[in-house]
Amino acid sequence: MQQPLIILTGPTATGKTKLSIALAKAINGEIISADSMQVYKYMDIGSAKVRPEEMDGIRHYLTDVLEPTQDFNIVLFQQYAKAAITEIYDRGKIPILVGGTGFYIQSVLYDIDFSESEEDTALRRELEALAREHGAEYLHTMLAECDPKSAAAIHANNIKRVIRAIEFYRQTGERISEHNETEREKPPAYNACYFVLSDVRARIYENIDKRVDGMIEEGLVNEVKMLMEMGCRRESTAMQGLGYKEIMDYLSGDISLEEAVYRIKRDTRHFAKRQLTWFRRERDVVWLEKDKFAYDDEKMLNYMITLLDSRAIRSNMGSDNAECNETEYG
RNA sequence: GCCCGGAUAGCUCAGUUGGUAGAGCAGAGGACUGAAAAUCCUCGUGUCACUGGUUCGAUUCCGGUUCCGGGCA
Repeated sequence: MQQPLIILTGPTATGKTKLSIALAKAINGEIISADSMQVYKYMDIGSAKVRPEEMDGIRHYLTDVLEPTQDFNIVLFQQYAKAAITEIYDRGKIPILVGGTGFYIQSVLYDIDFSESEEDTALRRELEALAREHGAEYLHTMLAECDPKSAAAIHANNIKRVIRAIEFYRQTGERISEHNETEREKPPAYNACYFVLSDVRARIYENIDKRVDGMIEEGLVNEVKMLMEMGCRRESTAMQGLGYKEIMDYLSGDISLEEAVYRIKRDTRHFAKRQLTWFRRERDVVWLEKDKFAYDDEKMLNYMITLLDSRAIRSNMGSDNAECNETEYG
């Protein structure tokens, strides 16, 4: 029997944080953040990070673990997440992977193999320069020569992905298209339940607008100012985050605050849409449409727990004892 | 009240030397396997304000009306 893993994701600003804590309390779980921005320290407001007082005693992993000047990527995430999962099992609890970064979730759920090739910054720079000088088509033709399948699948303008495919071939002598094919066929590595929390589109967008206004009120501008003083640059991985790059542009005088806020809202809406596209494509997901539960958190939580029990996600854990102890002697 | 501009896709506007029209943004759909809050792809019919006239034919020219700017009183 595979180990249990609960996934709770969904587009931004739907209420994952709150629901995840309620779920963790109900089933003796602990939370691993699957979020590319909440890993960073000091990025609290703009990443909508869980507040300590919200956690309600539930342990959170993979938030506040990196300096904002450090780089982060999916390989690191996967390593950290796997370590956290092991630790949670050791503590007799169930890991709940919570966050909006679909790719990160996939890397854990299917245990995607990233070991064959490393990122090569020098090569990337070189290829970027080639694209700048000779155009995107030039790079794309280079890819077509070593990996025609990838070239057919990746649009020439998607330079980032073209570069990665070339990099993979140069380092391993294999084609990334073939590697991806085999990885894609893998079954889940856990006895998992993949929840996607969602809502009607108009409401998601409304909540995004409200949340962004709230971030400005809470002092997002000062947060970004502080990060800049700490040495974050526009190119830093952490500063690719929504809300950060735009406020940085405002602080360096390129755009007005009004324009920055407009862009954050707009681009966050676009992001939510992309997230939905991702989750629609994932296999075996359980959609939690808030409107279908009449916006009743209790009702939704009960549904989730029933489903988890039916899939035996709780019963094979040592954690059952801990929970019984609590109810019997607590 | 008078004069000058406008009125075209949800928004900002372009255009049609008269043959019913197209960009950007918004919006929608999709891709994604070591940057993923990143990166990239696809999707544009709307009483061309209303109403008369000229014309084979008007969104386009002419008159009037309404509304919105700006100016003069």
